[in-house]
Order: sequence, then C-alpha cells, then structure tokens
Amino acid sequence: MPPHRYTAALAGAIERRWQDRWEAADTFAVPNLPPAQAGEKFYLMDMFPYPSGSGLHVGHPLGFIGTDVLGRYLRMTGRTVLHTMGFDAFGLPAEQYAVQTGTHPRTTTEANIARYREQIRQLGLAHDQHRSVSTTDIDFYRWTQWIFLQIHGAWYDREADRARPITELEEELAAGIRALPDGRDWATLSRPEQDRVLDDHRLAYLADAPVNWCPALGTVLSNEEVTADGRSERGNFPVFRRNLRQWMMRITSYADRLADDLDGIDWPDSVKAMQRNWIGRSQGAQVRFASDAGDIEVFTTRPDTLFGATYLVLAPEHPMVDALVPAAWPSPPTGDELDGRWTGGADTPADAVAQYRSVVASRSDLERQEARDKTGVFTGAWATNPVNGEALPVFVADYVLMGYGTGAIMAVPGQDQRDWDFATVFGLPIRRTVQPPEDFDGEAYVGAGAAINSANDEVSLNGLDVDEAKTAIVTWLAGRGAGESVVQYKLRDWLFSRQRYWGEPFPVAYVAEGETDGGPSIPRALPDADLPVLLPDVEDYSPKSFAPDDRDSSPESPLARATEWVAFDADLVSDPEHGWTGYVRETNTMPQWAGSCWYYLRYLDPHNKERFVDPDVERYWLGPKGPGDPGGVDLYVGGVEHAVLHLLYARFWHKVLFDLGHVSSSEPFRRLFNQGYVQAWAYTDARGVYVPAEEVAGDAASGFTWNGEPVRQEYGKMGKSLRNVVTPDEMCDAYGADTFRLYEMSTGPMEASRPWSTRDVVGSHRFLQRVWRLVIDEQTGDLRVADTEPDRDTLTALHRAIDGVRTDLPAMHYNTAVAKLIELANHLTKTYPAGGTPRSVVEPLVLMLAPLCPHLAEELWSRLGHPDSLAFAPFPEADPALLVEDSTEYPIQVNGKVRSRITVPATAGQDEVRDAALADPKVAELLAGAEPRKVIVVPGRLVNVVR
RNA sequence: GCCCCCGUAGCCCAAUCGGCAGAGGCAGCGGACUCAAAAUCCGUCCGGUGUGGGUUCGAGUCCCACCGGGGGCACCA
Repeated sequence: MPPHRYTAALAGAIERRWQDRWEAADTFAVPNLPPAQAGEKFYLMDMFPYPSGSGLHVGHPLGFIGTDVLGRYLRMTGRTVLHTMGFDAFGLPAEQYAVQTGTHPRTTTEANIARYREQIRQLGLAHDQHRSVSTTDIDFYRWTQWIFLQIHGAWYDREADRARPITELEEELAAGIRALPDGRDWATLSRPEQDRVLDDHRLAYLADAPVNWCPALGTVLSNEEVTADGRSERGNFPVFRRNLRQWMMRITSYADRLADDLDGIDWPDSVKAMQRNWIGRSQGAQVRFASDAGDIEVFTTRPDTLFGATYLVLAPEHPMVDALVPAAWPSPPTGDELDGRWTGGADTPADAVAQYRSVVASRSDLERQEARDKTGVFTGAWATNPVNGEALPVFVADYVLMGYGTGAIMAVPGQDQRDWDFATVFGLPIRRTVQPPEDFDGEAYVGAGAAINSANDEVSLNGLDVDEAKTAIVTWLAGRGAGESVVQYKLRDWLFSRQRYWGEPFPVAYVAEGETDGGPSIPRALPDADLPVLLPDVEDYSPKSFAPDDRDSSPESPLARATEWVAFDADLVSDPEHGWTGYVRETNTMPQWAGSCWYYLRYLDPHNKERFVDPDVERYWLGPKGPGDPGGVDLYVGGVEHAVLHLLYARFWHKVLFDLGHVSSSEPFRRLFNQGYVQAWAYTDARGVYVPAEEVAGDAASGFTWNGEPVRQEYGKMGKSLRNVVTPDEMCDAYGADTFRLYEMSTGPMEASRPWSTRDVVGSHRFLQRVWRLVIDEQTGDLRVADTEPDRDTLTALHRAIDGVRTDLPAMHYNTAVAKLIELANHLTKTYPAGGTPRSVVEPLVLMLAPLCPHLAEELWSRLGHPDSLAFAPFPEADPALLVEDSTEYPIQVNGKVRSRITVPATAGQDEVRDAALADPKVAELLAGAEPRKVIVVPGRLVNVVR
C-alpha cells in the first residue's frame, strides 16, 4: 500500500482536522443582520429530525447532504447563506421510554440529541452552530407558549379577512360598534358572560366537540393523525368519536387563504394538490326542505338538479331524526301501499331507526368502507321540495356523513351514482334533469348537458347548461328564502390538546372554585411575565390508558397528578374579577406539531430574550422580495410525508402571526422540495423471518442465500425490524464522510427514491482516490501538479465541466454534476499519466468538488498552497469561447436513418452544412441523382435528407 | 373506483426545443501489479427505451389505449 494513498484512515484524519478547523474559525456562522455589502441572502432549511433513540441510518442524511451541497455552492457564488439544524424533540417515544424506565424524558431526549449532533458533525455539514435549537429547550418553548397566547388572543374579522387582537373586538362590542350575535346588550352581561362571548371568537378555544379518542394511547388525536380506516397513525389502535372538552384551533377561518395562497408559492404540485384536497373547498348551495319537524337543510354542489330530487337522506346521527320520526308508519301521499323495503320490517318508524342505528354503530369504519352496498331506512316522514311542492320521503342512511355539509342531502338518482344505487335498492323514482348524450348507456349521468324536466310556474331551467342552471335556481331559491349559495370545506378545526406529559404546557389558568355565574370554566391567559410555564416533575409519566376498545373511557393527563403544580396563584389582568389566588393550571399539553410550526423563525434570532424573533431580522431573511411575493424560507427540503400535517399547521400559524403584524411574510416556505428516500433490500428465510441483510450472498440471477439457505428478497424502508440498517458511521469508517456524501449525491436525482447498495460505494471512493492522485504523489506525498499550460482538448474538457456543474449544482442535479467531474478527472488521468497535470486545471477541479466533498477539497486546496478555507473561494466560471471545438461532426440521415458523417468547421452556416452533406459520396449514391424533397439541418446536431 | 408520478443495459442512472440512445457508477469479462490474494490501475462486453397504435423528415421525449411499479384520496353530496 503506497503510504500516501487516499484511504478511509487518511480521509478520516483529514475530515476530523477540517471539521475542527471550521468549528474553531466559526466558518459558517452568519450574522442576524449581515452588512449591506454582503451577497444576496439565501435561507436554506431542512425539515428538522425527531431525535430517536436508534440514531441515524444512511437514509436520514440524504436531504441534509443535499442542502449542504447547495449551501456550499451558493456561498462560493457569493450568496449569504443561513443554514442550521434543530431538533423536533417533544413527542411520544421519549415519553414511552420514560414510562417504562422512569428516566426523565428530558434526559433521554438530550442524550439522543447529543448522539444526532455527533453523527451530523462527522458528515461535515456547513451549519451555523449558534442557531441550532430544540423544541424542548426552555428558551424555545417559552416562545411557543407566547405564540399560543397570540393565537388565543386573536379573533378572525370576516370583513377585514384577517385575524385581529381580541381586545379590539372587546372594544368594538363595548362601544356598540359591533352587535352581539344573539342581540344581547354587552353592558348588561356579567364579566364571565362577556368572557364567554369573547371565547367564542378566539382562534384558540375550548370546545365540547366530537374528537378522536384513542383509549389505548390514552389521548385524543387530531383528524390528521387518524388514518382512513379509523385507527391511530401512531400504533394503529382503534379511535372512537367522543364528545370531549378540548382545545381547538380555528384553522377553518383560514381555509380560503390556505387554499388560495398555494398559487403563489413554489411547491411540488402533488403537495399543493394534497393540501387543496385536505381543505376540500366546494362551492354549492344550501337548500331548505319544509317538514313537520321544521326545515331540513341540505348541502348540494348541484342545485341545478333540484327538480330531479326524489327523496332526502339524513345521516344516522343527524339531530333532526328523532323529531321527524312519527309514531306510526304513514300512508304515502300518493295513496299507494308503503314499500316493504323501506321499513326494515320494524313495527314503528322509531323502531326502524333505532335498529338501523345500532347496525351502523356495530360496523367499523373499515367494514363500512369495504361494503359499499347501500343500506338505510325510511323515517316515516316527508319533506317538501321547494321548487315543485313534491312530497319527498326522508330516509336515514350511512352513506351520508354527519361530518360534512349539513349531514343531510337531497338525493338525485338521475345525476348521482350513489343516489342511483340507493334508489335502485329501495325502489325510489329516478328522474333525469340533465340530458345525457345520445350514446350514453350508464346509470347516473354526471356530465355536462342541457337541463330538462326542470320548470315550475316561476322559473325554468330547461335548455340551460349546468352553470347557468345553478345560477338561475340559486337566485330563485334566495328570492323565496329557501336557499342560498354557500361554500363547504372538508377541513375541520384543529384539535390542539393532548393528554401527554412530554409536550408544551398551556400558559393558561382556570379559577379553581368555578366561575361566579356557575358556567363552565374560562381559560385565562397568563401574563407574559409568568412565561415559561415549566413542566413539573412527576412520578409517573403515563397518561391513564385503557383497553384499546374501551370507547367510553375518558382521558386523564399525567400532569393532573402534579397537584402542587396544578394549583397556583397569579396576578391575572385577563381575570379582572378575581384576586391573586386560587387558580389551577391546564393539565393537557400541546401536540408535537406546535414547535415545528415556528422553529424556522427562531433559527433567525435564537438568543433573543425580548422577542420570538426581531422584526428586522425576520424581514431580512423572510420578507417579500416585491409586490406579490409571499416571502418565506428560500428553500425547504424534506420528505413528502409532511405534505398535509406539519406544512398546513405551519402555514396557519404563520398567517396568524402575519395578520397580527409579528412577521412580514405571508407564507413560511417560499419554495418546498421533496427529496426521495433511501430504501433498502431486505431478506426473509423460509419461515418468513428477516435475516441480516449484510450477510446475504448471491444476486438476482443466481439467487440469494444466507448461511447457505435460500432467502427471498424484498424492497422497502430501512429499519431495525427488517434487519437491513446501514449507518453513516459504518460508511465513514469504511470510506470516509466525503465518499459517503458523494455516493449519496451520485446515485440519482434528489427527488428520486433509490435503493441503498453498500457495494456500489467503492466507485465513489475510487474517484476520490483518482482526484487525490492527480494532486498528490501516493509514494512521496509531494504535489504532482505542474505550472504548465493545458492543451486545447483539456481546456475544452475543463470549461465544459465548469459549464455543466454550474448548471447542475444550483438545480440540485447532483448526480449529473458528479458524472461531469468524474469525466474531467478521467480525462486528466488519461492525458497526464505520469503526473504534471496543469495547476490551472486541477485547482478549478478541486473548487468544483468542494460542495460535494468539502474535506478532501479543503485539504487539496491547502496543499496546493492556499492558506485560507475555500468555503468562500469563487466558484470557477466557464469561458464560452472554450466550450466549442474547432470543427463539428454531423451525422447525415437519409429518411431518418444515419447513413454517413461529415466534419465541417464549427463556423459553417446552415447552407454550407447542407451543401457538404449533399456532396457526401454515400448520400449522393443513395439519392441516385434525384433532387431531395427536403433537407433539414439542425445546427450543431445533424442533417436529415428526405428523399 | 378516482387522481398524480414513474417504466432506458444484469443493477443504480444520463440524454436542453422532438435531432447520432449513453455521461457517470456498480457488477461481469480480459489484462497489469503480486509468490498469491486483497487493494489499485488499464482495457472491454452488454440494450434500442414496458406493450400496441398514432402524429412527424425524425419519437426515450408529443397523443391514444393497455400492462407493470410507487404515491395520494376514497360514499365529501
């Protein structure tokens, strides 16, 4: 082994040396407010990790390395880059570990963070270390609590279409500028009554609402945390709908802005589509059908089909059902017999409904989804269609959901397949009100067409297209007070409390002995001086949990047991009626999403004791660049799994802060990029048990074996349970961090998922050895470069590489950038086999390699005689004159097939190329004297002669 | 069921506007070095782009249908 070869050991020594040097020199620190002469700012961010106990595997740093390469490139092209890394450290695993072992979650969390920091440090990421924060830092969650109080202290002014301080609402109510919704006089209300009015408007509020209660986890969950089949995203336990008093955030106030503002940000279409879908805005109409129990209000997106409604359906849980049900089965208004299918064989409508409800309740969400057969029962009631006075039977069926619209629909089987299916099962009439095309042979017709069968004495839709008909009928309904145009959303308010220990405590207080008017407790904001509200020490970290299917159990937070913490005294301006004593704390904590809703703001100003972020600093890094620009982080990189949850919540918080004047940007993340995942092969033996992937031999052709036994290959996530984890530590030991970085960047484009393949890593290592050898003699350690002029071919190769790399790196096309560097290095190795590579070529190569392999590049740069770090050295620039060669070779196609080649001077015009092509003997032969019909010359590319 | 993305060499991947299918890496094969092996170095084989149509002078690229893979939504009225 030559003594100065670039081995893993040498790489390791070089890497540690440069990491220490960067740290000592604070190379990547950036001031909160860079001086005026600094280059244009760029705020670069990764989605921060949850520091799990098992540390990083090679998949985790893919995005971190990608952002680091970009950040380093941008610094070398004159930009001022802010890039750091934090930790999303509240959350369930540390708490569950605490429950098992009694170790405080903070101890576990801080140990895990220390481990993550070490692993990240050895990768050589150019982070500003001073800005690193963790959501569990007291200095951090103090401001999470402060932001909560801002949201709690705000209401949404519909007219102004923005949030405003609740104090302004109070002033307007007190001054009589704004009337109370129920017509009461503000001045006559007691203080608790006034407070309740205000609470009804706050963006953070307590509500008795149907929530997702997960007995097995002992906590409630947000809609976003519940899977489509009604189980917890974490742990896959059953989740039940229960009415509980919980903290909610009024994210629905922002539904329109959250949907509309997607147009102004540079995000992947798929993520925008997922957010739009989750918000689920649909334009429609609310229509009232009179019944004996009062008006039944339905929501429809197709008011134009109102004349085709032949029955109504209410969700089984609809509050009007009981009032609608008559004592006995009625006779139909038509005078016919009551259809036997309608009654479910029950003696009375009440029995039928009760029976049906119990059947529905016993069906799990999964069963309900799988079995799409239409079931339901007649309530015994009729309602009146406002457009034609027809009596429509009212059914109860579980294909109508209480959680969307009004929980009631008008059924139009002619234009809706679900209604068609139901009508078929129950023998209900079907009437088309949109003319299907002549060749239409389906059932319900949902397409465009002219309205038919749609007229009464006052209004006729017949002949109108769908949109015209909608407008006409809504106008008519509105004139009669029977309906109006409305917008519906799937989005629900955000359930914001959890019955957990390891989360941010709520900075609120309740009067211990109850409100003076005997009503429910009013949460009072704590004064700023009382922040942070620290987590108390407790004996037992677990919430009370229950059997997974115990739906009637109730949540109980671990904080409730910290009785000395719960009871406290405070001087609350938010509670003018009371004194200074006798308060109790909120014992729920905030969900894990809270910290990640604003951490990008704290990165900007992490040590500020007075504010969560200084306004000037926020404006510098996040402010809009001009009119119409929303502002925000310049590039945010992370996995697509946060498409809805984190990214929707963060946008919501940011918009509240924007409305209240705390930030100048209206969106948190100007550009979002989803990196792919590193996946891995896993292997199972004959019993289906996973075997250690690193011990498997063989290949796809000859079959895989483990200990001589055949095993089956499968593809999936990297993880302990699949026994296929590879860690960055192993790769750094075996090859060095630069090789590992280079390999991860060269296996594919950033957005693509790709399989991990340890045995391919050697290719990246060999390339770095070649580069090393171009500069350093492996035997002596001396420089091998010469101060000579490169030949013309080498210059062209260099400038083409520069040109390509300058295009590829900022576009995050790292795999092709790497290919171009390898190509150049291979050219140099071949051209200068005995050494003496011109310094003027080697130095740009080293600089171009620096973003990808910073340690190696720094070392070579230093050995080439440059005392300063190359972190801010100018990135090479291509000379356009050197990109082109003197002559160009053109393939000549005849009728699309390559038949010959010609070489012409690079300066040749189209006519010269054409003439040269036609003069080619092979082409002349194929033409056989005939004039070509057409000759296509693509400059620099090819010539096609059409015969 | 609906929507989105992707199918190029044994494997991972390149290929501006439609313009010579191949940049790069792995594996394989041959050779150099070595007593031998590993490591390293040099050289080299391999496919016509999932399938079938269409548009075009020319299609990996555009259009249609199908097949395969991945993701999202899923009785949302």
